[in-house]
Amino acid sequence: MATGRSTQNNPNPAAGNRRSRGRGIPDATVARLPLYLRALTALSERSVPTVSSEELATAAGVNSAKLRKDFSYLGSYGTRGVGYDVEYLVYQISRELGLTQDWPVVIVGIGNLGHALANYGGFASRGFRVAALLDADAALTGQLVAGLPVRHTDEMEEIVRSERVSIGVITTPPVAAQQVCDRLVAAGVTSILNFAPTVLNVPDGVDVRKVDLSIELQILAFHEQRKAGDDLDDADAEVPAAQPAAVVSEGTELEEAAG
Amino acid sequence: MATGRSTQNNPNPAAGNRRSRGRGIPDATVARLPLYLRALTALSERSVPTVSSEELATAAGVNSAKLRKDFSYLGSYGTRGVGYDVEYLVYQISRELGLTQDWPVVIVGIGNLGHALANYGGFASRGFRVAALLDADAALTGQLVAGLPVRHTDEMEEIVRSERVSIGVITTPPVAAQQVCDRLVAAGVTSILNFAPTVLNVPDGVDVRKVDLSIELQILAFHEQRKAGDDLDDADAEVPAAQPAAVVSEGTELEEAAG
DNA sequence: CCATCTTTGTGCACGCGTTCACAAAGACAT
DNA sequence: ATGTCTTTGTGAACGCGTGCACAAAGATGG
Repeated sequence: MATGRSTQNNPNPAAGNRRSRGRGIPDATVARLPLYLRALTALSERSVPTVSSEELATAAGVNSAKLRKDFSYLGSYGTRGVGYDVEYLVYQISRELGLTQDWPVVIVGIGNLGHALANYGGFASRGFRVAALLDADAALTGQLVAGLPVRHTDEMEEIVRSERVSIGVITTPPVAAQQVCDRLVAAGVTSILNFAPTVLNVPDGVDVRKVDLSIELQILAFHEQRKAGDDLDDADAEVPAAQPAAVVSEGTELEEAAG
Repeated sequence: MATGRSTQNNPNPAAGNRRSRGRGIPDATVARLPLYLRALTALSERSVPTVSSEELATAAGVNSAKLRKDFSYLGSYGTRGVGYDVEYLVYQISRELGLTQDWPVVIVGIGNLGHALANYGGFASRGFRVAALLDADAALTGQLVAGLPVRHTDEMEEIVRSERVSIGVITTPPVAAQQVCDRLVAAGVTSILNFAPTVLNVPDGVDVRKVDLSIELQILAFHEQRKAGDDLDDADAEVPAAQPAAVVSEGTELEEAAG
C-alpha cells in the first residue's frame, strides 16, 4: 500500500536518517544547533565577546556536556580556559545549517495559519525568503498578505521552477495536503514542512517535517492526567462508564481554502 | 543562573521524563498515541470494524513492530489472526491520553498565530475547550475571535482559577513569554505549550512543550544543503568569503501585542 | 618560565528506543 | 475436532543519545 518511504513519522529524530552520517553530525545535534544559534545571536546583540559552555548551555536550556559534545562534531571552535568566541560560533553554526545562503520558500494554503507564517519574522531573518504565497481559492488571488500578493495554486509549478524553490510549507486542510505535496515534489521541492494533520507520502530523497498542534496538546493532556491521577493514586483504574463518546470528527482541521 | 529545572529542551522526547515510569508508558510511545488515534478515527468514520497492525502502521506512518510494541504497553487489546477492534482501540487510547475528559485551555497572545489556534478545529474536537483568549493589548479587548471575546491579560489569574485551567498556550512575542508563563504557573497552570522562540523557566512539576517554526525550517535547510552538497561532493568545504553577514536580528518574532 | 586555575574536548558506561524474528494464540475451513 | 493460516505479543540484540568524570590545553599571574 505505501509507496514511497516517508521520513516524517518519528516525532523529532529528524528526517533523513540514512544520510545523516554524511560527514557525521548526529540528527539530535542538528536539531539543537538552531537553539544554540538563537542564544548566541542574543549574546551577539549584547556585544558579548565570549561565552563558556556552561553559560551558553543554560541560555539554550541544555546540559553543558551535551553542548560541548555537539560542538565537537563541528570542530574545535573553543578555547580552553576561556570559552567560545560568540561571533565566530554564530558564523560556523549558520554555515553548518546552510543559513548563509538564501532559501526561497513557498507557503501553500493562506488561511489563518498561512497568514501567521507569512507574517512570522523568523522567516525573513534567518536566510529564508517567502518566494510566494499560494492558495486554491481564487477569491484570495491578488490579496496582499504581509506585503505579498496571494497567487493561485495554478502557478505553483512555474513559481517553484523559476524561483528554484526547494522548501515548501503546507498549511492547507488535511484533504488537500497530499495533492499539494505531490505537486510540490513533482515541481522540484525536496523539503516539506507540513502543518496539516496528515501523513504525507513522499518519494525517497524528500524530507518531511511535521508540526502538529493537536498532537502536542494531547501529549500535554497525557502528562496532566497523570499528575492528577497521582494525587488520588489509581483513581482512573475504573473507567467512568460510557463508551467512546467524546472523540469527534477531525475533517475541518486547518484553515479553510486551498488544494 | 537557571532556577527551576525546565523540561522543554529535548526536541521531542516529551517533557516529564522523571515520572514517565508511572505505570510505565515510554515517552516515545505517548508521543505516537495521537498519531494512532487520528488514523483510527479516520477508520472509524469509514465504519471499518477491525484493522491489522500492518494496515494501521502504514496509515499512521510507522513501523508495524513499533506499533505493536506501543500497544503492548497499553495492554493486550488485539486478537491474533484478526487484528484490533477499531472502536475499542479508539476508546482505550483516548482514555489513556486523558481525552475523555474536558481540558479547558487559555491562549495568551492573540496575534496571527493566536488567531489561527483559536480557529483550529483540532482544539474543539479532541476534548480541548478554549476557556479564554487573552491579550495585553486593550484595543483587542472585547473583539470576537472564533466566536469568543478577547479578554485582557489582567483577568488571567481569575479565569485560570475559576475555570480550573491547567493548560496554557503562549503565542506572545518572545519578550513577554517568560512573564506570561510565570503568571500562568502562579495561577495554577501546570502544562504549557510554548510557541514563542524562548527558553521558558518553570518550576518542577510543570511541563513545557515547545513548538518552534523557525527551528523546523532550519533543520530542513541543513538537510537540503547536504543534498545539494552531495551532488558536487565537498563543494562547501571552502567557505565563500565573507564573515557572519546574513544572520539578522530575531526580536520581533511572533505576533505583535501581549504581555 | 613556572605554577595555578579555568574550561574545553572526549572516553566510557548506561539507558532508552527501535527493529528483527519467532513462538503463542486464536480464527476459520474442512 | 483437527490442521492450517494469519496476526499478535515479546525476547533479545543493536544503535543512538546522554551524562559523568577526567585528562589535555591554554590563559593568567607572579
